[in-house]
Amino acid sequence: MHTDGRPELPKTYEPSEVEPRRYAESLARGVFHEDPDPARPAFIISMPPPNITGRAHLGHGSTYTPMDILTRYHRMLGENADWLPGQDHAAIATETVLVRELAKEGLTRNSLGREAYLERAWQWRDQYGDTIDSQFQMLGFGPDWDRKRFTMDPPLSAAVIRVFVRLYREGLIYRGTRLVNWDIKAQSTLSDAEVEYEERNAKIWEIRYETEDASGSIVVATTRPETMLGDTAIAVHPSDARYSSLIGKNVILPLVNRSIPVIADASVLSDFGTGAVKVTPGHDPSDYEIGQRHNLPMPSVIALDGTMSGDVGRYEGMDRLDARKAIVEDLRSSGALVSEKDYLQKVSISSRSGEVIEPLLSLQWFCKMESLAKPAVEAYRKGKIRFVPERFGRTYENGFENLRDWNISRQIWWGHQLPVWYTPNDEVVVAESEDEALAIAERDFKTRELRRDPDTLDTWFSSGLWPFSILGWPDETAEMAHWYPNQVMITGRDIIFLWIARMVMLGLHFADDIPFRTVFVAPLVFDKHGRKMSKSLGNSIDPLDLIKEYGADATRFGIIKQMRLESQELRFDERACDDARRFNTKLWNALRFICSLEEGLPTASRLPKNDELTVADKWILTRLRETVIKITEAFDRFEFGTAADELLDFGWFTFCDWYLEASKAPGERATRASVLSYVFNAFVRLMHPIAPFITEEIWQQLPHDGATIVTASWPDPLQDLAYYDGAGGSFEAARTDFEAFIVSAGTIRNVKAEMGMGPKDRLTLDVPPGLPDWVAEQFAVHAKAELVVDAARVAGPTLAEKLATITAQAPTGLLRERYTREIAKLQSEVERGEKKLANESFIAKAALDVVEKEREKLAGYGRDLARVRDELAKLG
RNA sequence: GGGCGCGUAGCUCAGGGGGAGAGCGCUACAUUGACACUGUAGAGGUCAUAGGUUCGAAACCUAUCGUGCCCACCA
Repeated sequence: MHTDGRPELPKTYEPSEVEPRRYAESLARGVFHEDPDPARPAFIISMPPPNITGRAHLGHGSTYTPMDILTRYHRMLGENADWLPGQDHAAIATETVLVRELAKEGLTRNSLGREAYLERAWQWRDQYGDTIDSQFQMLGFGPDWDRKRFTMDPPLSAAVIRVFVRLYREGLIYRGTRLVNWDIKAQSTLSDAEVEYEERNAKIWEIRYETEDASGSIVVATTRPETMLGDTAIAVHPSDARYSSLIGKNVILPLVNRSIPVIADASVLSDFGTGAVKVTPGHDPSDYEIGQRHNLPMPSVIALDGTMSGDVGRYEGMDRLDARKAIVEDLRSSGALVSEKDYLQKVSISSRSGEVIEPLLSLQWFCKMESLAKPAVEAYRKGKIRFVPERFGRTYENGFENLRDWNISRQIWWGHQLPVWYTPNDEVVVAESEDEALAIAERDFKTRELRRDPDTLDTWFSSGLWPFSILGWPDETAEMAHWYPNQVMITGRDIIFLWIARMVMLGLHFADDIPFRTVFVAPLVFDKHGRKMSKSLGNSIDPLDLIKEYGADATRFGIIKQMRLESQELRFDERACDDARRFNTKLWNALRFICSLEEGLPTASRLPKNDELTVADKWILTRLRETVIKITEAFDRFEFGTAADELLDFGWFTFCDWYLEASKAPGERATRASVLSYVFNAFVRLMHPIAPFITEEIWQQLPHDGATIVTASWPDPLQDLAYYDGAGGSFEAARTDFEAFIVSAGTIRNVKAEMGMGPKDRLTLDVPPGLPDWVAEQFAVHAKAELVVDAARVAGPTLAEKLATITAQAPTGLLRERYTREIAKLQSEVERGEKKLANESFIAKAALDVVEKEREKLAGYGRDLARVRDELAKLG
């Protein structure tokens, strides 16, 4: 092998050796870091901050890889491109982990005390919190690590406090007793958005309530009989004739013998169940609203720990589920139980702990949504924010309907403590600091005795500020000036409302603009059979395992290749990663071949003059130009899967299988190495955003400009590839010829095979006269059999006709068989075309060019058919 | 109850008003100027079903079936 003074390249590409080395090199070069540069267009993506408890999973592949791709791509375009990383303190998720850790040592939150607990929490964060970052680095992600932010960094915490105080002073944050979602396991409230629904097999019971005057009764259905202890009414629809006589009367609550009224409320559905509903305002969201409308008492009967409490008689202290059983039995023996049936119930579940949510009344802090929501919806409707795919805009919009005020206080310690203090008289002081709180307390309430609210803020409160808090807001930084709004935000569809909407609302309110222009909604990842990936199903895939098996480049490529714009799920098939690995091997070997050319590689990446280009050169350059345009468009449109398809198609089939093979032809090839390395150099730049490592490794071996492919320029089809337009028309012809050749060459090989010619059979035929030199060369190289018998399938006129004149030394039986088969095929094509053209309405109504195309097709098939018949006749 | 996605080759999926495509798998053959394999070819499909629009539908419309997801206060 000719090495031209270079070290010989290893035979196999070794990702595990290359990837860490190249990543470290990129870090050392500082290529991921940018400062705001108003002279260049900004391209900024804020990384959705992973939880500090997080581990990389395949979902990160589908959402984070596109961010890395886009940042790398826009950097190569010369833009002021930066990807801003960070981490989320993940309030409840982290607290859950911490409490579990403490329990192992026999400790609890309370036994430790707040201060010591938080110290432990920070220790844990410092020790384990960066795991996901190192995993991201293994995946080749190149965010601007120098700008990494954490939601609880002092400046970001200050932003959180600033926002809270401002919203409070604007009257948008208030404290009040409302029905909230209580997570018994996490011992905290949750926002509506953190509640999920699950269908479960349950029971539904019907209970009879007798009227006070013993004149009648009413039957209600319930899935939660224990809540009857908190009933304060029975509601029926106002126009329900069955119950009109009962409205206004009182009924007796069984077991506790309390008297409650029958009321009329339009929210009750007459056609569901018995048409009468028990009203428990203290423990059910819809009942709560009825209670408010009718000024009903709202007793609480379930405590924060899930046990029965309050005016609940003998059920006091029982867990709510035990109480349910006891109450059903008591109702049964008292005769009040009418029925018990199986029922498929939609249960509300905590997305944090998986525990069944208990709605209950609690004094909490809330954020009013209405005035924040309005501009956020408007920004979308006016087209200031664009969703890709578009339909997710409706998901966003729909989220704003039926929006209740946002419960923002959490009863946990890990997070941003509310900047709220109370005086001994329970007067509320909200301030940015303790000093300010004291001053206010002294001024307004004549006291310096304050206790701080122990609660912390919902984790989404701080992540809602993310796109501007990481840019230094509320300070007027250069970053805010040039990098806000961001260009793109990428997430999964599951948090469009939970997170995207909050960033838009808070961004508009505090940073005076939308936080980002485009939201790309990446598909969620499922296994290849469409099931959710989960440990219990045993079908979850760890991206680190994929990296071990295929390398990070192939892992990324494999994931990306399966992304389709309109699809909302990605059924992950590992075979795609294996394909990508083989692709990398192929490219690596193409490099080895190019580096081994006897003429050596040129010193600079330049193309020869047009008149020095061969037909094959011109062909590959036109194909390269098309590929540049296609991939550029694909990235601009978030069509990552298409980009991967195009890369594979060009890199493997066009470049390796045909161009590189053709370049093996003997003869004068002075410009060969220049074109090969030039095209390959441009190609690896196109592929770099998806596969950063191998492309760097290859690029470094080829003639190139600059220090690293990471900052190399994106191929420009108008400038770098301008040869195309200046070639006086010869390029198109070259292309047609070469493509015809491709079809023929394949056929040659196959026919030779069918003739039973072994490797040692070297039939030498004269190269037919009249062929262009380059085609003649190809015969020698490719066919080796130098036998061309079947050009009939080639529709192109120039080459095909010439090939068809070549006669073969082949067993006539085989040829006859093949020709006959070919004739049958062509005949059916001809018949189809004739039938079509004989159709008067087709001629009359179809577009002119369609008809013309059909005529040409028919003519072509007719010619081919005649030719093959002719050949067949010659065989006698 | 509303909304959305998806049903195309054995598998995973592209495509998209006018000749059914890719990769993997399978079969045949070839294979020392790169390729722990590669290449060329072949077999394999009533494009879920039923209607409709159209000169023409796998594609557009409607309905149905299957499947997955999101939203909603049906106790």
